Amino acid sequence: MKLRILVVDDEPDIIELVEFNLKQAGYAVTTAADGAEALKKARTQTPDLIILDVMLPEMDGFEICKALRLDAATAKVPIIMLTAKAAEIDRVLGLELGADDYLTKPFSPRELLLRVKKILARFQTEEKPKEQLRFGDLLIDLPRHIVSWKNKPIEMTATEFKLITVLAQRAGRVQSRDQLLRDVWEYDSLIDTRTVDTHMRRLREKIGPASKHLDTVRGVGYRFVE
Amino acid sequence: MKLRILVVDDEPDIIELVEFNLKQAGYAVTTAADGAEALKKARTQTPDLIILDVMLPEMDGFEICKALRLDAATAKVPIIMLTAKAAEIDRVLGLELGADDYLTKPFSPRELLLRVKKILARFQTEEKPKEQLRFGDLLIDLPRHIVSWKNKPIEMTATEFKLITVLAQRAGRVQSRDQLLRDVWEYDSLIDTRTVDTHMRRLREKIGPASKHLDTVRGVGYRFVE
DNA sequence: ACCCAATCGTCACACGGTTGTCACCTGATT
DNA sequence: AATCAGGTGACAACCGTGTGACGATTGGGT
Repeated sequence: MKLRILVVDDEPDIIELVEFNLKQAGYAVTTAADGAEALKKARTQTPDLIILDVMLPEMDGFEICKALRLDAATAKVPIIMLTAKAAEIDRVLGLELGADDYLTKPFSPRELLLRVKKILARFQTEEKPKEQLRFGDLLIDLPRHIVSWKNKPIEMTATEFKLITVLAQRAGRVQSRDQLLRDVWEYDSLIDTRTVDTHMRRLREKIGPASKHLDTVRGVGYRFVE
Repeated sequence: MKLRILVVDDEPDIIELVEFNLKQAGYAVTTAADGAEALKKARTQTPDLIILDVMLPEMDGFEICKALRLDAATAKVPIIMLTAKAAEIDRVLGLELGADDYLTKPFSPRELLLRVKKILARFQTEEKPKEQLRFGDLLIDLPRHIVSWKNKPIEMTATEFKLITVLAQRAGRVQSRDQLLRDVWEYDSLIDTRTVDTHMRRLREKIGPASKHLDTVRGVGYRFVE
């Protein structure tokens, strides 16, 4: 049983590119060129995933997203948004909209497939990512955006929080600087890898004794140890 | 069953050189001199690998590469590109094109064969590499970047880790010093082959009793035994 | 509109570990 | 006995990481 994906975009080139790659990867793909068509197909076919361009004539991606969430039939279908502007990212991922991931144009087919697989895997297993990560006296609370050590909260910037979260979620596994740049900063960021070092330093300073969890693996990257 | 390789180049000299060496090595070789012929043969014969010159009359290698990727019949065939300019390498390996490897002219037959073997091996097996390798009391954990003996971790540098990993992944098969240089270090490294000896020594020192797994094959190279 | 503080990315520097190489030695092969 | 391949010890150069500092940007408060 193939997984169904609905692709919504008004540019035929993008549609073609995405459709080809997804079919290649074994998914059943349907497409829609505007908001009305998208909503109709989403309701009748209940796809397993929707890929939605932000820039659309008439009804834009944000509105479609909201409409999908309001309809019980489609409220739980994961959505990946395509956006041209990095500035829109916050809105896209915001709770108000509830998209599950996004891609900035231009994106490579490989990136697309990675996201699709990741999202589908999460929703297939039905296990949502943990809301809290606990390692001894260290507690990371994702929805509250709080890190605490022995029940005492630790002040920390957004970037630092994301960094420790990504590392902790993959506890034990070494993450290269490039991986961290991809996952903590923006996808395909042009940032110097040494920036990761600086943020690790600041993070270590702030969490004090808890920094024993943060290992440096020389020549490879960083690792969160339990 | 011989593996089929399609060689695309407009210079008869190159064709002859490559064809001779590949046939010598036991592959079935077909050739094409221009883009149209290449696409046709690729579609009808579905080779296991395509070797593609960048500089071609009419349709250049980049365009052929794209065209091959767009056709479902050939989209998954690995491609090695031949290029004269190092500056083109980025484009070749870029996601937009999706070549799997490259060779800069002039290249030695030995280099060519090594790349071909490597690429084919990767696509033949198609199975994802294991995350953990276990040999008795010896455990190599790739994502964690940890080697342990009787559950006791062994400190080791990045190069040493890569070395033991490469050897262990090909347990039983002898690896020449040249092969190890290629796979553990980078492509076409200018490093003395004796350097491998030094690293083997350091590796043996560190892993202590587990060094019984590391065989020296006199006159040939090294081998990991189970 | 302005200012100030916070945050972030980058750079230069320092230090210690890592690495490649050489010379020499040992044991095997001829 | 001579030769050759691989093991071993030593060493200098280099690389990777930690660290402090600085400028740019941002966002909030006045």
